[in-house]
Amino acid sequence: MDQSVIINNISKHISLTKTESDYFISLLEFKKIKSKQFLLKAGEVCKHSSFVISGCLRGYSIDKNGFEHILNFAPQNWWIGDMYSMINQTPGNLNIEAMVDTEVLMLSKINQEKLYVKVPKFERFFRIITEKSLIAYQQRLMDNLSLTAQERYLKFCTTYPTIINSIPQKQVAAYIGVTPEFLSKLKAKYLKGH
Amino acid sequence: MDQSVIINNISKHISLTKTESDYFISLLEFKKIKSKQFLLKAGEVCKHSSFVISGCLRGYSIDKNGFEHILNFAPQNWWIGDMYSMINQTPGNLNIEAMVDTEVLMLSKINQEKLYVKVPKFERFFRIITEKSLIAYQQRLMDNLSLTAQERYLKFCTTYPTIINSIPQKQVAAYIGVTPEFLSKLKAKYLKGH
DNA sequence: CGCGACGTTGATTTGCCTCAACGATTGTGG
DNA sequence: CCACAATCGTTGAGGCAAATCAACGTCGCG
Repeated sequence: MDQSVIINNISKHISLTKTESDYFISLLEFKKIKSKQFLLKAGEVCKHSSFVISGCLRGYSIDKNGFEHILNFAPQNWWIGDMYSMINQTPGNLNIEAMVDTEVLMLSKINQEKLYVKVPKFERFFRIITEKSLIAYQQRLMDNLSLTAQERYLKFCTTYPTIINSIPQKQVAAYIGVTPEFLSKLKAKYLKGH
Repeated sequence: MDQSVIINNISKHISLTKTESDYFISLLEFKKIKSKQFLLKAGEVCKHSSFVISGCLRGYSIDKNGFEHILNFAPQNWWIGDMYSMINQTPGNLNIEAMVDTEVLMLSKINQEKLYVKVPKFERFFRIITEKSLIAYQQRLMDNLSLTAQERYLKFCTTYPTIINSIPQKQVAAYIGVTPEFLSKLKAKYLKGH
């Protein structure tokens, strides 16, 4: 297993000495998740942030009518976790599930706090990626308020060209906020209009 | 003008020495904004994070059909800014406008970076409030995907009981994502059903 | 092979929008 | 302090985007 992936990723935002990166790596836990297995289930308390080494995860919750809504995808080099549950250390309602066989490096909340104390630079790192994540959610929220389903679908295609063809269409629907049937019709109509 | 408000607020998350808080305060710029005046306009580059001392701001953007969509409200003790524009130092599409006469303390991006260098604890502070903000947007996004307009309205009432009665109803509509007319009808129907 | 998950298509319904008209409220200048 | 305009909230008629429900074909996988 190759930890250089995660170090390269972090090095884009902060610079680490060998000692620091070794220490960081010593806090991580490696885990393999088979396709359709769960990293976290609704009702559990989230105790880890996870960095995807290979494969892809999805975070979703299930509403009172039994419908899934996808909060986020985590392909290679992305962090994922249930932030709400993590911060409050209280049960969340997010499911995190592997879409294909996936490998992650997990950083426990406890180790994360240790890390902040010992290498404060990591406060900076997580601040920066949290800010970027925040921007993405703000953007997506505004898109949901102002765009039609058609527009949101097209935007999804251009924003995530790599994953659009590797996931079931019904999960795209659960992400952009329409029923699978309607997305199917959208595509049909769009193709007709060339 | 009383800076203790902002220091009290920050002290909830990190502890500061007198020297540190004095330094922090020295980086702030005080500003009064009259009702309906702008702190930031779409197309401008956002150069400050602003902390509301008194009054209330709203952040919104205007879609291609001319409709306003409210991203956030910033009552007393809240931070506001155009995170997208701030991070990228590129023009944003957010308007930040005073809903009533408002007083803010502004921290410029430049001073914020200085602050991080001189008092790294502030990385922690902003990481924490960014995380909380992220959680709120995630929650709101999922609500928009899974709740009806009626439910979103009721949730808004319970989540923001203080501001619900102090703002025009059309702005509530622009926040929860319905037209003002429809919100009016929702309320009428709900009152009938007791 | 046969089952179950997925995608498609059609008929129907519904939640929400559009447009228009009309009071109520606010605020502003004379 | 009043008159007027502007903004806001309400109500109704009609329309459209998207959901619902159901049927059916297809594909990947055990």
